[in-house]
Amino acid sequence: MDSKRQQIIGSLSERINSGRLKPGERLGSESELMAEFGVSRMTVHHAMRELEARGFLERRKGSGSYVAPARPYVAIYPHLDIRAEIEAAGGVHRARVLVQALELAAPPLAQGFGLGADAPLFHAVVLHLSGEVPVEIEDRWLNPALLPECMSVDLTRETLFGLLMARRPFRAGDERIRACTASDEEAAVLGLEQGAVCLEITRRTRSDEGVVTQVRLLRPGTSHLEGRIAPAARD
Amino acid sequence: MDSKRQQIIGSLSERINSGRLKPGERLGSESELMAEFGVSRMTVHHAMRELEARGFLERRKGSGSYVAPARPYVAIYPHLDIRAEIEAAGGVHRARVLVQALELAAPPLAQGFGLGADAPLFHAVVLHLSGEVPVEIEDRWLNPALLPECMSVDLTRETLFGLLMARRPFRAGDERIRACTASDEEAAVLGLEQGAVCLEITRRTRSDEGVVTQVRLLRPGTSHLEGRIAPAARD
DNA sequence: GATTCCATCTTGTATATACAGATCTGCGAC
DNA sequence: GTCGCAGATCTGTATATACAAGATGGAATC
Repeated sequence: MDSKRQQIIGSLSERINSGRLKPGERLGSESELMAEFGVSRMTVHHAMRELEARGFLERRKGSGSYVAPARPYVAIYPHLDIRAEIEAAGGVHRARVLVQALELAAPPLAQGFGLGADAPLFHAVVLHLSGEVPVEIEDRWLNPALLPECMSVDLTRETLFGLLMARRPFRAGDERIRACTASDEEAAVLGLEQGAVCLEITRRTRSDEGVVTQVRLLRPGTSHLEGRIAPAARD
Repeated sequence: MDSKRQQIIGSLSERINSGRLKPGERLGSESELMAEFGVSRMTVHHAMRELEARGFLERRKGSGSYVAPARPYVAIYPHLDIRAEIEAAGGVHRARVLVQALELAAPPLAQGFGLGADAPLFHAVVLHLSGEVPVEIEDRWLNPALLPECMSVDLTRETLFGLLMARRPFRAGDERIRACTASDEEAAVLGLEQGAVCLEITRRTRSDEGVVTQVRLLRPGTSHLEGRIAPAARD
């Protein structure tokens, strides 16, 4: 037996999902619904608050409750640790460290990190393989303050992604996907023929203090990304 | 001046975000927090309920409230109407309809739509242009029951995406992105040279009754997708 | 020592009351 | 007709109370 609150939530959300209540339409007031469902106002109030939090309703003090406008759809792609991704596919993760250094970055890059032009950034280029098969080139810049042990980490045993996840000092970021052709050097590293088609993913993650890390992932065009589609969340 | 509830929410979420309270750790009971913040139990209760809904806490009846495990990050790509996308970039949307027909689809395709092998599917192939510049080939299959007017729609004036959004009869779906080379025919339509690099997006959206629509979008490799990164939502 | 049972602690639900604050409506003055 | 104000309506917040029901730990029992 559902609680009264759950019954109200179920009843109202069903009316919205079925289209009987349309976006923008006004629901009855808490007092009216209180009479309709035979419960106290606070019970209606809590039910509607929850529906508001879930994105079904918009409530305006002094005015009433309205069905929220339909939300656009989005595609959601999980950020997986390349190590876990390879192991989930039945492979064995291996890595070759091509670069692991503290470098003075070009001014625009350093600026994004909120650091002076003379502050070194941590730079790593790692080739990830499933067994002997190249899967991805990871080219990452990182604020060394966030990962003090960055120069002593054995990147063949731990991924920077995994280490950063454990710290998770960022709130938001942006990502960009495009198709491109590998440079000769990249093709050689990935074991592809010259000019092969690749998928390039560029991520930049930010905290309140500035950019945390910036990474360019290059995968052979034969690989693909899989995501799911869902209505956009609120906020 | 924030409400007491907001103060409690802010205080507790700050402790979690800063790492002073770690995932799995138990918070004080409602009674303890009630004393700490100098408010009634119900005020604490409502604040913690909201933190639970937002994914900060897990609450267990009879046991207590615990900091929720850290959520993985995801990249979120909005589904935009190609028309709006082109106009937002300052272009003028134009479309060339290459196919607009009811066709008997191959069995695996028809099966996915929950229709018999002898039931026709609506098939459309539309080239979208910004002015004179090809932007995207849209190759879509659609259950005609969901868009009865599909054969009479002027696809140069309306997009199938827009029409489906107005109906929005689906709850979920999946999407796949990969890099590929255009076929000779596709390259000709998109005005690219043979074997040009392209970005291919395949979407399949489902309702309770089965597949609603399936679409393959092909864009020149020079274009890219832009998304944002955020912690995964609950559910 | 292992098990059972109970007292206690914890969160969940429902209700009533009181007041605050935003919004809306209609009436009256001009 | 227009403007402004007063009152009614509606949601927001805070509190107190009461009881339900899951979880836990320790004492009593076997």
